[in-house]
Amino acid sequence: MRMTSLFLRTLRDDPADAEVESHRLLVRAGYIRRISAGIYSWLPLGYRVLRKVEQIVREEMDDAGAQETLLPIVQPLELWERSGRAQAYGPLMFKLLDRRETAYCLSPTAEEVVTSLVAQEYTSYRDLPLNLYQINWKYRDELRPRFGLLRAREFLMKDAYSFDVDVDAFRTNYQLMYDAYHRVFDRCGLTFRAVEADSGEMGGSESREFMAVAAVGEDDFVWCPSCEYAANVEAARRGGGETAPVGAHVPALEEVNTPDLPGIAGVAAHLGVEPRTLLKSIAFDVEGKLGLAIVPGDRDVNELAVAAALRPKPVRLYGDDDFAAHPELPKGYIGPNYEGASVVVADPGVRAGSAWVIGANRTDHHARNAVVGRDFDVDVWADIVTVAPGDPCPRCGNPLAVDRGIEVGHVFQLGTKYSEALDAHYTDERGEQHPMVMGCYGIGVSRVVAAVAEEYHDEHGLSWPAALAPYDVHLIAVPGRGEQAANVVAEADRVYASLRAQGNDVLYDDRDVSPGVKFADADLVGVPIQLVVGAKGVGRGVIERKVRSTGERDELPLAEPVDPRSK
RNA sequence: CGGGCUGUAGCGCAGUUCGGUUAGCGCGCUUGACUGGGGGUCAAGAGGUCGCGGGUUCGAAUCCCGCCAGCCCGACCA
Repeated sequence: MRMTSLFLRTLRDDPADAEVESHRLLVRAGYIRRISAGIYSWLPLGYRVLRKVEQIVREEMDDAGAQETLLPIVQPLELWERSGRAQAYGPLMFKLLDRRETAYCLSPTAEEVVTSLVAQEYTSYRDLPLNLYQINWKYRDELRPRFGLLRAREFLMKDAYSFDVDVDAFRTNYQLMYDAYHRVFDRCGLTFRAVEADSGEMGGSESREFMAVAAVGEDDFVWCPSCEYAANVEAARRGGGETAPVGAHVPALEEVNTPDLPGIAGVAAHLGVEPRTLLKSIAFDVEGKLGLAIVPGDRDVNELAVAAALRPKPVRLYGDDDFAAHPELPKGYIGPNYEGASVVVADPGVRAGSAWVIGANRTDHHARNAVVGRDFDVDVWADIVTVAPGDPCPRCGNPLAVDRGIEVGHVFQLGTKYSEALDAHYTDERGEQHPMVMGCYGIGVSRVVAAVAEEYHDEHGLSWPAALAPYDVHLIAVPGRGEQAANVVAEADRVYASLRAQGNDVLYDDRDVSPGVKFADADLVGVPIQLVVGAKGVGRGVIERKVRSTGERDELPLAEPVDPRSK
């Protein structure tokens, strides 16, 4: 492609609304443009990269036995009501009405559509297993779209859905996908970890998130430097055994005035003690009644762990509405001995301490010297703190590390939730009906583009891995002004044709601009190999080569054929 | 949805406090000359519903009201 005709305008200034590198550089280098909050146009360069990712995903899905389909983006809301998800997904959905006022939504995902499709076609155990996928635009009206492509409202996603006769058969499909995902992200050049994710009501351990390691990620995950353990913080648990109560004699509970100090840090500072000597009491709704979760003041409560501890009772953290509905609750000053609590769940860390500072159950007051079993009781002991760096690994006991990641993929078991709701049943050998066991597998294709840009850039611009680069080679003509100029252009044209004849995708900077502009743009755009046909080199019969990622420069003979990748 | 900030040329911004003639600057764009190996120099240009609507006023980018959009923080750690 000749840059004189490429639809590209690079920007010298950073866009004002970009706060992460991938967003900043993809806009500056002319890959994407914002059209609305979380909605982007893909310019020619960007679209080429997107299609590279798409193709890698497609190849690996096909290899793993999945079949590509294309499902509708506009979906009847009625289908979502049948699955019961219209409510659950509710505000996240873009909704629309047709001329007859029938409600539709723009697909945020496609379980309903694909399940009802399969239900219509397949009815026998002989038909299974089956794995269908599509690469298609998804729409989620995010609370807060941000970080460019990383949290967009319109995004390209590969979603696959497997159908099996039972859980054992499902595991085979699942494993194929799991392995394929590793290959996809390896080929994209991402540094990633497959981490255990919360599998919620579904149970089982067949749920993994693929996290591209990145400081700008929105998810924390823990991993063990000593073994293979890795998990989203929501799903992570600490290792370590029971902690014995500390038997020291503690003076009686004593109330203290802590005016206008509803926070742990403020109370600790006011009393001149460490936050870890306080107890946090977090209010939950447990089947319509108040439940309390108790952890040391320097730790956070893991809501999902609380839910797991009290399962099957439904558990929901109190929000502003709940507190508004219960004005009698001394928010910020609740202690573990609060009378209205129907159940108290505490972390073992609470047993390891004594003489806690707790909320005194009335506004502006705390109490010191609280002791488990004397001043308050615990109904359920469970690991409910959010895992923090240095906590023992649940597998090997060594200290865990915590990193941030961008969730680029997710594989998990759906069970029979959708097959039952949408009548995807099959008949077995004995003529009995069973719901199909499903799995679903997502890859954020457009998000991968951003994640790779996050990992592959420097102060001069993007620097794509070869597999994703919009072009293989960036050819730059630097003809100068002398008598040789026409000859240099002719040589550059010839090299351009030759490179293309060898099957290279070539971006050819044939513009009449100063060399500095060309070099700066080449670094910004980030094609892996830059070749310069210039007045200097042509005179000596050479082409200059620069490797974008390392900055290494060398020279190649101008004689045909030019091999841009030669050692 | 709550709090804060911001909307002025394609992009990045000044001007708004304290209303006043023709609304500026840099980049980018056009034309010309020079330059020609890391965003070069000079000159001349084009490009604006000052987010939208209403109001106050002799006069509004500037003040007031309403709306819209964007960004940041928060929306579970009490």
